[in-house]
Amino acid sequence: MVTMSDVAREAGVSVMTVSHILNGRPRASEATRQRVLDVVAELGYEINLTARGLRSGRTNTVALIVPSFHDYFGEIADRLAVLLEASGLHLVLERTAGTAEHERDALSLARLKMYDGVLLSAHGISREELETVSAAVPLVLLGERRMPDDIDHVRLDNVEGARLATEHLIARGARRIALLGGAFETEPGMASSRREGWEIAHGEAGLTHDPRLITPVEDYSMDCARTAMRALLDSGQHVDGVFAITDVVAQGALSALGERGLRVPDDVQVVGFDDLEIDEFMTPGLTSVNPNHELLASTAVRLLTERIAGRSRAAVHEVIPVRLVERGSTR
Amino acid sequence: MVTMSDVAREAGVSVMTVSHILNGRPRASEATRQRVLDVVAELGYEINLTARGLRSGRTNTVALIVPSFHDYFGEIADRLAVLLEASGLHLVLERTAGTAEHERDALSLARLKMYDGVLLSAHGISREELETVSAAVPLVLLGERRMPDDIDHVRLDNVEGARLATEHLIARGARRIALLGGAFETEPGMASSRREGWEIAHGEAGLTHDPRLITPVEDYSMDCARTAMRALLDSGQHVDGVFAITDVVAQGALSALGERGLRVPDDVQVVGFDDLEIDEFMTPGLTSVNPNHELLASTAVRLLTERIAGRSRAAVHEVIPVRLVERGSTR
DNA sequence: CTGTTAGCGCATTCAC
DNA sequence: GTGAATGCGCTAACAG
Repeated sequence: MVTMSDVAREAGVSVMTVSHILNGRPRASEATRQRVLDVVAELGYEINLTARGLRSGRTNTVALIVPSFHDYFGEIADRLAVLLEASGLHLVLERTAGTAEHERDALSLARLKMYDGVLLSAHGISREELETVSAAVPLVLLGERRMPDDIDHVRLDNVEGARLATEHLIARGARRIALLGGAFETEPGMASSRREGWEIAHGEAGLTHDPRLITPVEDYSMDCARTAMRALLDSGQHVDGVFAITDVVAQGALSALGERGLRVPDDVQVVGFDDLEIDEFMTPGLTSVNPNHELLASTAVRLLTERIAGRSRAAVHEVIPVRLVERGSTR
Repeated sequence: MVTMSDVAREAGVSVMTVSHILNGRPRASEATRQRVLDVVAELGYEINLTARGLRSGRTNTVALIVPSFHDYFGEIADRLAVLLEASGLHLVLERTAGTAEHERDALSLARLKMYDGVLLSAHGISREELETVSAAVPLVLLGERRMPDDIDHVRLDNVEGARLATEHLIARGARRIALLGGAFETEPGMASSRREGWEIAHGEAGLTHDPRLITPVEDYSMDCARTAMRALLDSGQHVDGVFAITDVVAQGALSALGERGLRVPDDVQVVGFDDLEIDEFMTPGLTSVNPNHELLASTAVRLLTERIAGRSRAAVHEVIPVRLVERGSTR
């Protein structure tokens, strides 16, 4: 392995001069600079980032930690990577879920400290653990759970998104609107926020919402959503609209509706949440709430880079506005 | 920051004893062990992985490098993470694409050397660069491109998958089967391998394939696929079957067919490739080639861990068998 | 079973 | 504009 001192010796300078030059510090003569760069190229020298990290205490790397790699975070991650690059930061993805016993491990402080900052979609983790992480490394939370007030946090305007979706269904004539993936729990989180929007829209329209139309879904997978939708249809409840708490859940609902021969939007209108790329390509297209990932990502990056820069300020809880995208699954 | 020597001092032992205990080396008395662990807990000590990495030359971390985070690699990544954990290795995701000018940067040797091994889905990178990477770090390639013979490589049996898909369409009565996303190029890659399977199936059935039904797609996105499918339908070619080179491309095709009022499978039958989760939930379900990600992942992990262990052997090119999953988009 | 020695490769500090 | 000394926090190798 060729090290910096190999380069220094070959170029006839000291190690420090090489270091200065490679780090772009502007205090080397052009001649020395060129000679050093030539030797670097000739020897194929690559800086050892581990050594630099140990010495400087910085890795120029940020981690995005998500429950699983194959959910909707991919799209956000792509945006984050581009934005972070502008600040000279590199993004890597880590996951927490999978083997449950290792969840703690993936979030071990030791590993997190390898990063200059962490973007975390917190799910199973406790508030105490979050506090510990936050004390150890610049941290910005993404997600809907109730979060400690003293940690930066970016989340969607779930209540408004759900309200828009439900309002739209009502405006298009739906009166029996199932809330698929809804929850009865009151702990502020995605499910209860979206339920709140569903209730508000009913109230604003002078309608009463029927709690029997709140249909929990075990884990927001297509499979569980389809099972839940089947059960709802079998229960004999009249349903002429579905607000699905995510687009994935909406896919499950559409599958169940198709099985029963119910037409969308003629018999049942459907709205989802996430505005996945595929929504536009389905037949009919899926009306959905666009989560404004662009703004979500840029806000998260701004907060995190501020923290990394050591700017001391009160924690910020940003709420990202959303909008409805109308397609053929509603009239 | 609390370091190992803080722990050692507090526990009244040497730094090495702490190191031994924390690394589970079985040569410490139970009393000492417990005392050290108590102090670790009390002080909230966390090992510095950067320092360990510098000293030991190992990071116990493997990178999966993909063009973009939001393609189909999410599912593979989840499987890889679980398998690697069994070998004490941690998986992180890196991406190459996005800002084109930084593609080389993301693949910089400096960064790759931070990992004990690399799983790479190579796309834009040249063979010379691959050789350079392979010389610097244990490397296993995932993907369809023609790869240097001396680097481990895992890929799907694309020819057979395409043959199965086309054979199935023919068996179900299709005679004018468009190859959507096909390519005329002869350089072995995904597109040409799948075209080969399409041709073979025609030959085996005693049919001749019509080159006018080979319909390139600009970038395998739904959008471009839909555009290409529209153009094909507009061209006046009679089409009663579509073999889409990926499920995403199939989504675009289905969208275009829907626009034209063509029914699936009555007017046109469709088969995709990838067996995405959503295929089962569409109406009708999408017949697709299952890519056996389970075996792909376990094979890649096996090859990589062998390389990391330093086992010297000739490079291996593994071809993963695939199978057809029949659903409603074919009769 | 425990400890000493000797760095890993680089960057901070400060002198010249 | 350049470089010598020093040590970041840890562990391999060896001693005892």
